[in-house]
Amino acid sequence: MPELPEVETVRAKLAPVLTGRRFESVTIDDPRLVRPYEPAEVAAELAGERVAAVERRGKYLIVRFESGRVLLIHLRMTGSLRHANGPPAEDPHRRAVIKLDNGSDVMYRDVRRFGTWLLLEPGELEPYLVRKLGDEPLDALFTAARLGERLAGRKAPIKAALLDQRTLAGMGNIYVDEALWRARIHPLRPAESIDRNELRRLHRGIRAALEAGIARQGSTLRDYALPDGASGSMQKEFKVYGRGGEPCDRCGTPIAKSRVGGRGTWFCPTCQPERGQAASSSSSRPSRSRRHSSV
DNA sequence: CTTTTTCCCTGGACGC
DNA sequence: TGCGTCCAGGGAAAAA
Repeated sequence: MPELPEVETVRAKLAPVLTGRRFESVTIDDPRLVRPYEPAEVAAELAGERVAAVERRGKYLIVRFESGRVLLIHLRMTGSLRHANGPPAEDPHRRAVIKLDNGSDVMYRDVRRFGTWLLLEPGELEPYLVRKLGDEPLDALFTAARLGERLAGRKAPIKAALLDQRTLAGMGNIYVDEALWRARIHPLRPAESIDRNELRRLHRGIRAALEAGIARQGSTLRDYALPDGASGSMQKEFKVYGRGGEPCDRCGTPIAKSRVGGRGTWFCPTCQPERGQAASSSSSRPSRSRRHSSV
């Protein structure tokens, strides 16, 4: 399931392939991809456009054309883009194909058909993204204090708040669980109850989890693949996601599995205590000493 | 405004 | 072997 690290990896691999190239022709096989627009019309509009840049914002892939138009791609759960020089392999899950002016093709495949392509006119992109997305977590202006502002007054579980793209852009179910483990924060903690020290840990945990994911070129569980077909390897580094019953890397306690906000949620019951309930609001004493005792 | 719920969509895992 | 059921989950939209 492509989250920020996966989309960033795709962007990095696709940028040199697409930049400067012209879309010779586009075929859209699945009408759902561009709904509510007509597939044939969108395909015709895309034909002839030349790529100026390939960028990313949150989980969106942004293909900027020299005309000022933008193709905004969201891979959702199972979308992927594949670049090939030969004739594209037959694939029952192919949803669209872009023929480039150098003879190569970019195929879009998507098993579950949740992904979307949206063609935007010049000037439409920025307001669209502002409406939907919060801070870019790896951007310099995303700080622990800024995170605190976004969480203030929110009673929802911290996990739900982090999954909300308007809080922070790009976190999904995997990296939220990983970040909360790194920050040693229970996924059900009310977002507004996260104190200063915890905010610092969470800020670092978010960045560390995402950066690890990018360094490993994302996590391949089933459908995600790089544009050349290679797999990411972040799934080998998961601390909690999908590891129910396995020992926590920090303390050895079996990882617990629950459901938060309708999502499968994994955490370490020892490292990520629920605490902080009604009683002791335990002011932010710098409990700097007495960290964890490894294993 | 915030939060919760439902729905979309397919295929793999599992029970019988 | 085959069928039914559950699960995976990002985000839009509607409900609360």
